[in-house]
Amino acid sequence: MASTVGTPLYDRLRTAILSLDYVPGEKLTERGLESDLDASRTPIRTALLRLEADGLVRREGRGWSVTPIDLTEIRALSEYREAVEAACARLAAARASDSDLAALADSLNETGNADTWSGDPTSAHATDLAISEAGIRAGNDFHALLAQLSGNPFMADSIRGVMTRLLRTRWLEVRTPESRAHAREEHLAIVAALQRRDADAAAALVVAHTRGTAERTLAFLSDERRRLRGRGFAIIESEPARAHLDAV
Amino acid sequence: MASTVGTPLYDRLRTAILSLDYVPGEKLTERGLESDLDASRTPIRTALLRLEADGLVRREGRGWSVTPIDLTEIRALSEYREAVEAACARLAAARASDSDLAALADSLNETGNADTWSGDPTSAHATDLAISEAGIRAGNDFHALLAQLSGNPFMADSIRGVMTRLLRTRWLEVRTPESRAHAREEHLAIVAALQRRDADAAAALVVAHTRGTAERTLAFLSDERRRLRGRGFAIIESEPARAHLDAV
DNA sequence: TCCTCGGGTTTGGGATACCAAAGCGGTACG
DNA sequence: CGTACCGCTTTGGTATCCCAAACCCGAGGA
Repeated sequence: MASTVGTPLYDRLRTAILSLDYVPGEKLTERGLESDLDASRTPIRTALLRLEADGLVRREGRGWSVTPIDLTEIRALSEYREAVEAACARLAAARASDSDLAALADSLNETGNADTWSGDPTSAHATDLAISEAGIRAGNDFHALLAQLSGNPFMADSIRGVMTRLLRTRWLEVRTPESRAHAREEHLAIVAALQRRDADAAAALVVAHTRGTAERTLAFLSDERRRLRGRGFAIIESEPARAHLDAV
Repeated sequence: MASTVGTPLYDRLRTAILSLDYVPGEKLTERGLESDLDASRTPIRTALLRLEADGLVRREGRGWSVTPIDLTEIRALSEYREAVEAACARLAAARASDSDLAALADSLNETGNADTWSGDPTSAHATDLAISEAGIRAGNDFHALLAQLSGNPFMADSIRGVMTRLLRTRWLEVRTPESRAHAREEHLAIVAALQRRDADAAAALVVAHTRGTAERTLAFLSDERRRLRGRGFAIIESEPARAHLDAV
């Protein structure tokens, strides 16, 4: 489970954005949210400020908008994540206790059973959604936990931030049982390397996993861009940041 | 120069904290700041929220306080920075244009002359302060620029954040001309490696520089801890984060 | 002397009123 | 028919006001 405790309002708005109730690119007005969320502007404003720091919301001229899905941003995030998460893996290999690693492995076993679960046949769609959500959360939690095992709070925080920014794209992707199984295999391999205390292998596996995930996500989004746009999602590809000298 | 443009209030408060006008550990009240800064509580609150995200201010029970200097945090920051900045160096070696690197080198030459500058003899102390500040800013800017040359905005942001959190300790350190020259040498070596497009060397130099700086800073703070505490600075050493399973 | 309990004061959180400016639409003129 | 201008409406920014709870301090009792 995620950390939960911000203000209730922050959590509600955050969840709404992450679950795509507010569409990427959608414009928000403080006064609109006031009635949507049935709260006063003051707490809404603080929630927006925090969400801005999370990268889920941004200022658009005057006013606010839900951060659009940006292919360029996803590339940069993956690159960033690759560096940090590899370092996390190395540190975790050196620092995590055996019991921590066992717990990490266990968490994978739990979620691994979701697909073989015989759900309520009356609501196949709802079940699919539930499994999707469980899979998404499992992936998220795995990486957050791994980062935590680095013992470095800054690394853990930055991974949490990256995962947050990436989370919405997971909802868009079709998550087949095969892809879930694949992700789980890679996660298990990472844990195994950590348990062998093989830092190099763990780092390499993390990098491979990260890179593969990013590639699949980007490929999917490029393919489905048109369709998703039709559903109202702003999917953009901003100008890649060039190294420039002016204005540090 | 730093980015400058938040709200004027945010900038003022941020500067005041970074230049130790508000002492590490000091308690802040919104209503106190209201009169200090001659502004209303609303903008003060938004400034505090942003500063909280910057790690310069934290909630203390109810209420706010200036983040104390925490040796454990400095260690974690350095470890984090080492990973990110090494990655930045590799990327910069691959991506930065020759002219960008030349500009980076130039910025070092400019500031290198500060120590040989014949200042106004009437105010030696003010001159020392000015040189210190110039040196601090130079170091800060160098690393920020380097990170920027990675072409990855997330890396650049995280380095900016790390440098911000570390900035106050620089003010506490005695910066001798020798130490400034030493830092400059290492910066020059990094640029040289980048210009040779030698990613491995650049990364290694960055790591060495980062590690050395951290060690010197920590050694200094440990030594002077008592004295600095006497001046009212909260210098603490919090419990290192242990990898724990509960509450991701 | 130390601890406990209580009440007054301080403080952050939330709600609301006001303001200036940006955005939008309609109208009138070319 | 197109365009430019003007005024109204919307919206974020700011200033206060109110409230509940946390905090502080002192008095009283063990």
